[in-house]
Amino acid sequence: MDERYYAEKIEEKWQRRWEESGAFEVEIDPAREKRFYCLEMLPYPSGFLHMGHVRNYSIGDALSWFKRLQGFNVLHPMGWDSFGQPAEQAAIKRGIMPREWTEQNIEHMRGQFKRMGFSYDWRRETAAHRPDFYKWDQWFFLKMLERGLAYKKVSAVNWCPREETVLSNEQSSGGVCWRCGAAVEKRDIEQWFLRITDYAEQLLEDMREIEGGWPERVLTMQRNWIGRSEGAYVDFPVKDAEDVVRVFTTRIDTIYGANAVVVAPDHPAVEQAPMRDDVRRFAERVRAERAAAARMPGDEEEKEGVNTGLLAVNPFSGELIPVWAANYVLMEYGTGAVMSVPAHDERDFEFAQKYSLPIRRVIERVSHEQEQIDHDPETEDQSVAMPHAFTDYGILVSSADWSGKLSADAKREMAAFAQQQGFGEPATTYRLRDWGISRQRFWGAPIPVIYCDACGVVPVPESDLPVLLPERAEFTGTGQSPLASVEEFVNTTCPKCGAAARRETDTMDTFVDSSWYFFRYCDPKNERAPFDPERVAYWTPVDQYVGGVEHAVMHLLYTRFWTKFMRDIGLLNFNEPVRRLTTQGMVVAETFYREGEEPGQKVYFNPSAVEVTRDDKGRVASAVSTDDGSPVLVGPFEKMSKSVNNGVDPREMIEAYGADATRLFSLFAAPVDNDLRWQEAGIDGALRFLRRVYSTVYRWRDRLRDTPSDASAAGEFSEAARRLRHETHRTIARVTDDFENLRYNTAVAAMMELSNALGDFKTTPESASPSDAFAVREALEALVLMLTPFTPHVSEEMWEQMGHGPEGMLRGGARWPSFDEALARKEQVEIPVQVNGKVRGRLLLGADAGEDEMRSAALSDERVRAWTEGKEIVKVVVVPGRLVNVVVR
RNA sequence: GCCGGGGUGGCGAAAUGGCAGACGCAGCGGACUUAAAAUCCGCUGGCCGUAAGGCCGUGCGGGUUCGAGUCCCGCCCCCGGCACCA
Repeated sequence: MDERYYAEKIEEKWQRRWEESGAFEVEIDPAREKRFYCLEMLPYPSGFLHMGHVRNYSIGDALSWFKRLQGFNVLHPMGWDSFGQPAEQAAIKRGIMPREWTEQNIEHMRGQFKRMGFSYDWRRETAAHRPDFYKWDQWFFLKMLERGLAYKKVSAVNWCPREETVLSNEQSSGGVCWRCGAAVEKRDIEQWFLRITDYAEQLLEDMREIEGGWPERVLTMQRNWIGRSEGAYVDFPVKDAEDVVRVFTTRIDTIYGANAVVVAPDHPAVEQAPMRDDVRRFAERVRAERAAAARMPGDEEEKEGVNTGLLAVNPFSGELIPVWAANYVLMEYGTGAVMSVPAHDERDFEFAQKYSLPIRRVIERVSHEQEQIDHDPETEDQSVAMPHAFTDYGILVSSADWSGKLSADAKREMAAFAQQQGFGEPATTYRLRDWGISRQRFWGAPIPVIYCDACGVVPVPESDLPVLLPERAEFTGTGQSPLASVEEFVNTTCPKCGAAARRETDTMDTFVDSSWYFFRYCDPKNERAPFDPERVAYWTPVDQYVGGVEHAVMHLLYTRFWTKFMRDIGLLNFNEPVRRLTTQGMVVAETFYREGEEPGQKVYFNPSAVEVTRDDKGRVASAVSTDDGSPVLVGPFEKMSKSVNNGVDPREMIEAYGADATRLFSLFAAPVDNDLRWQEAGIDGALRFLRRVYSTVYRWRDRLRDTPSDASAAGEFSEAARRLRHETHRTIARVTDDFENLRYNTAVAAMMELSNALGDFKTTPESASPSDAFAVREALEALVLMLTPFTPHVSEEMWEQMGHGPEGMLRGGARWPSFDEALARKEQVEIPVQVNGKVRGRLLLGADAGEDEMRSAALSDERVRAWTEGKEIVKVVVVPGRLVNVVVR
């Protein structure tokens, strides 16, 4: 053991040993009941590890070590989300084939993962782009096709003009591409969809099972995204036509106030309308304006509409009302038609005002005392009396026999009535759309169907899977998918009739791969099925999943859907794939820039190319380029990224500080779910701490080897030794609890406190009594073991130096330290004494002192008498072990 | 607008209703050193005070309680999601 802490040397040594001994390789072990599946979201193999990865995987790795040391059989795998755009971009720019580029990147990144010392069972590695994996994407697709869950239709899809491909609703949220940020266009394209909407209700319902285990904000996002809305359909017959216009409403109780039916400009009912030409021109204009404006989210168009000339019959009242087409009704939601009730809906109110349509109030506030009736119920048009819509629930008025009922009751009863009369029904709608998975790209799993002139759409037989991607294609970056121009791929024969046929050339969204990859880790080599259900039953559901919050809706919704589907085809027997989810915050760093030539343009500097001096408040005093000494401006903290050039290369950190210190800092600097501000100075502190522990072990190692491991053999403990032992056991209790709850920052803080306590224990190895040496040994062993999940290399090294074998902690049977409840409690405690809730002083008492003992100790203390200044004592509040509060008048 | 999460020193952050600011960063002072680095020791919320000590302090205003950063009510602000969703 070197006196100095050489991170690189230690890390290299233990990485080699782990590799040689297969330290993290696991198998199903029925004898061990306790198993744990620790999973982190798999990376896209861009080729380079960034700080976000380091943080994400350090969080998961720490938990996997913790559970291993606790004796769990821990599955901790890693793989590659290796299909997707960048590989094709590389092909276009540099002429390298996607497969080659991807494999090189994986090779390189795996090396970086190993250099970080992450404890994966690499034998289980999977990669989406390998045929033995994507074969099962295709297999799942066929299963969905069989069950009618996959279907093809022409629809207006979200199209990213920059990447020339379709995006799903989830991927174009906010009107921009999730990957490149380009404004999304609408295009009519025929594509494949998966019926995730069939599972909308379950996706909501099953959230109960994971509540508490998943962050509230993720569940909220999913709830918002699914957007369940309960109400009713009502059919409005169109006068002089066979047709009805079906509307969806959540407020059927307001139907007597309907002044019109309003449909989307592209609603089919418009076809027969007398004024259809007007409506078509209007629809055209709306479409053009929307395309031109590239609407930002939150922007509302001014409400506009045209009368279609149709008349509809209110099925409840028999009243004839006009049918309008308006831009504020969306074809994509509900039925594309609404009943307009201006008195009780803000939007209808606005519309009615603009076009002077009648406004009729049919709901009153229940408590009349609070509000005077502000209109004359006899007149029809009360728009003057209503400054805005009344949208609350209330009591029905002017609603024939329904008058006098409460909104909540009326909603239920009127929907039931409509159903009974055959002109409607109770209904629930969702905002969630089916998942469009077709991508006009090369680098994805080919959708396994064949188009035959005679037989139509023919699924590829299971026995022909996988449909392999061709090795080569032309990547021009323009026109259609590169796959479509590979003749050998496209041209095939029909599996049904044998005639010449063409393959589907669209590939699947890469989110298909990530929907089920973690089940494959359980049985990665299976050639006959995506996985063996029994193996999956042993390992899954995932106990802990760690990843970025940016996947709250996309990946995490899709994988929940996929899990339910796998359950329905008998592969699984549970509803939810992940018991506990943690979404870690981003790694952010200061930005540095100089104003560029163009106004508003900025030239960003990497932090490593900027020399910063700070004032005594830590603010930046000056920043200059290390290149030429020219001044540089300081921008806000932003997520580390290429676009603002504020990324810190983990390799530089590993070189300068070692993997252990880098990992330790990334876990200590902030709670896992907060953003982490990367500051070089912080990592110094982590390294200092490690060096202190290391040098303590170094100084004590010879002495510790011949120190008994049994407390009873150590003899009488000094006061200082007793204090140290208390600190040790208290720390174990705290750290164990912190690990269970992924509070790594406080776990590290607690260990630093123990290390400080060791520093305060002044005994030297030479002069230490057997009992002193025992107390040090106990503290150091606990410290080293508890540090292992954060700093595995140096911990292993210290463990070995403390007299354990070279086989490493796991092989050597090292276990997470346990604590003694009694030792964790102090023998004597300082009890704060309050007078009227304000702390005046402290009382030294036995930790086990009871309520009466504490009270009498306080009252007999003469200082207390002085503090109360002879005032009358009203009562004495005593919290055993915590405080005494003397209440005086 | 609706839903969710927050607001504590110069900074990152701690605090089962019970000593606010643990731990760390930055800063200041000291030891060691020819010197620097490294290391070690001490100080470090604000105000008053030489000191002992005192007063104030967890976004704002109320409340509950012997006692509130924490619980309740009403606001303000920030972050995230959804949003002409009928």
